[in-house]
Amino acid sequence: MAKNEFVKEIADIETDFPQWYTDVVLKTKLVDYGPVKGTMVIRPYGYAIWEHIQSELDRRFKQMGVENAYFPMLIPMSFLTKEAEHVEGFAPEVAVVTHAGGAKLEEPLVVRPTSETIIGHMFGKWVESWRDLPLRQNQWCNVMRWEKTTRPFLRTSEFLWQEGHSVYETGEEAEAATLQMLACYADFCKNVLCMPVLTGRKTEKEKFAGAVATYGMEAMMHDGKSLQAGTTHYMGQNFAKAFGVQFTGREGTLQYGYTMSYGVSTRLIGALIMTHGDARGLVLPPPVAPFEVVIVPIAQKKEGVLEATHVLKEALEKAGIRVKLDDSDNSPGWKFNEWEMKGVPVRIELGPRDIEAGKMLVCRRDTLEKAEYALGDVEAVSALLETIGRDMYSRAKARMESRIVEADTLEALLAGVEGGNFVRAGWCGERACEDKVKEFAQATARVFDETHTMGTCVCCGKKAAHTLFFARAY
RNA sequence: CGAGGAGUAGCGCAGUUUGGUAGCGCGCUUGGUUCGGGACCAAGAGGUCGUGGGUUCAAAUCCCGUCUCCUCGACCA
Repeated sequence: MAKNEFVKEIADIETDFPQWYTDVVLKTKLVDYGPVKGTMVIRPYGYAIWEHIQSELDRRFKQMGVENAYFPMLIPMSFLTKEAEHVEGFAPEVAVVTHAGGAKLEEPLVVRPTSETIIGHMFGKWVESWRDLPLRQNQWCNVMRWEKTTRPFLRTSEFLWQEGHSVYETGEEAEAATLQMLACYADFCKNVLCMPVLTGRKTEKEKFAGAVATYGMEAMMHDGKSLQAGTTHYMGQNFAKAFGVQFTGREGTLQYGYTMSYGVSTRLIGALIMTHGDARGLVLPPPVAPFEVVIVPIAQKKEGVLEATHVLKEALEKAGIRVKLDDSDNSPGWKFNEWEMKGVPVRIELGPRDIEAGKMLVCRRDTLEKAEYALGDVEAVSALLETIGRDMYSRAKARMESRIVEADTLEALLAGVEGGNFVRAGWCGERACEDKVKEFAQATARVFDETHTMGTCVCCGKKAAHTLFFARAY
C-alpha cells in the first residue's frame, strides 16, 4: 500500500470504542470467530498471552498450597438442582447433552458452566476428617455458558479459565481465604497485567448464585466502563450441605465444611486490551506480551545487517527476554505499524548506520518515544521493560483515580456514569434502590467501598448503610 | 429473546433496482529493483455468489423457505 493511500485499519478508539476493540482483536490475530455462535478461536498470538497469565497465576497458587486437578466437563443434571440458588442462576444458560452414542440419555448432562457441583460431589467423597482440611484444588479448563450476546474474550459461549475450590474447617478460615485470593488476584493484575482494579464485596443482587458472599475486582476500561475481571466466593456451608461435604471434627462430631471458590478467565485478555490500548492498537504489558522486543532490521540485505540482528537477538534471549526478529520482506515502515498495532512493548531498529556507530534505536510502544542505546546493551533493554510495566500501571491507575466521582442524587450518578466514571455513592441497602439506579442510569453496583463513607442513599435519600461504586459495565 | 445490518476469491467490497454466464482493491505465488514510518515493476494462481426449493431459454440478480454471523437492548467470568 502506498503511503498516500494509507487507510486506517482500526476504528477510532475515542468515537467508536466497541468497534475499535473488535477490529484490534481480529486484526492483530489474537482471536477469530468460531463457526458456532459465540465461540472464539484463540490464535497463537492470543494464546501466548493466556499461557503467560496461566503460568504466573499457577505459580502463585502453588505457592499458597493449592494443587491442580481436573474434573469432568459433563455434570449430571441432578447435581445442578441440589443447590437452589445455584440452579436458578445457571439453568438459563447451560448447554445440555441429551443424546449420546446414538441414544437418548436417561439423565441429561450439562456442560459445566462452573464446577462447584461436581467438585462438591467429589470433595464429599474425599473429606472424612478435620485432618483432610483444608482441601484446596484448582483446575484450568473450559466452561460453557450460553450467553445471549457475545464478544471475543469479554463474553463468549465457551471460555477458558481457572477455578479454584477449597474446603475449610471453619467459616472464618474460608472467608479469610476468599479475601486472600482476592488480594492475590489484585496483586497479579497490578504486577503482571499492569492493571489497577477496585476490589470489594458485591451486593446480594450481583453475587454468585449459591454464595454467601461474592467479592470482585473491577477494572476500568478505556471508555470508563467497568469490567469484572475476577471473583472470589465464600459459600458458607451451602454447597457442603448440598453435596455432603462432612468430616469428623477435632471433638469427634460430624460437621459440614465451609467452602470457597475463585476464578479468572480469558476475559483478563480483554481487560488488558481495553485498559492499555490506544489509537494504534494493542499496548501489551511486558510480563505477558508474547514478544517483549521486536527487532526490525533496516536495509536487511546489506552486508552484515541480518548478522548483527541475530547476534542482538541471541544476547537478549540469553537474558530471558522474549524476542521476535522480523526479517520478512515487508518494508520497515510496514513492520513499524504492524508491530505497534500488535502491541510489542519495545521495538529495536537496527540498520547499517547504527551498526557502524555501535548503536541501536530503541522505541517504546507505550509512549512511542525513541532513544539511541549502545548496540547490545541488554541490561538497559531489560530495565526499560521494567520501566514500561511500571509506567503502564501508573498511567492506568492515575486515569482510573481521576475518573472516580461522587454522587448524592440519581441525576448526578447518571451524569457520572455517562461521563465514563466510576461513581461513589451511598446506599440504604434496599434492593429496590439498587434496581432503581440500574433502571435510571443503566449502571450497576460494582463493589462496596470500605474506605469512604457517603451520608445518604443516592436513590431514596435515607441514611446510607453502605457506600458503593456504581458504573456501567461490560 | 426483541430491533437493525450482513453473507460474492484469504480479507474488504462492487455487481442485485432493469436476469444474459463474475469484477475491483489489498493479500498470496514467481522473478527483479528497493529498504531509517504501511516501496515499485513484470508475470501468475485463486470464486458451483451461505444453503434448499421455485420461476425462466437463461438467476449472484426475481419469489418462497432455511442457516449463520455482526451490532444494539434485557441476563452474565
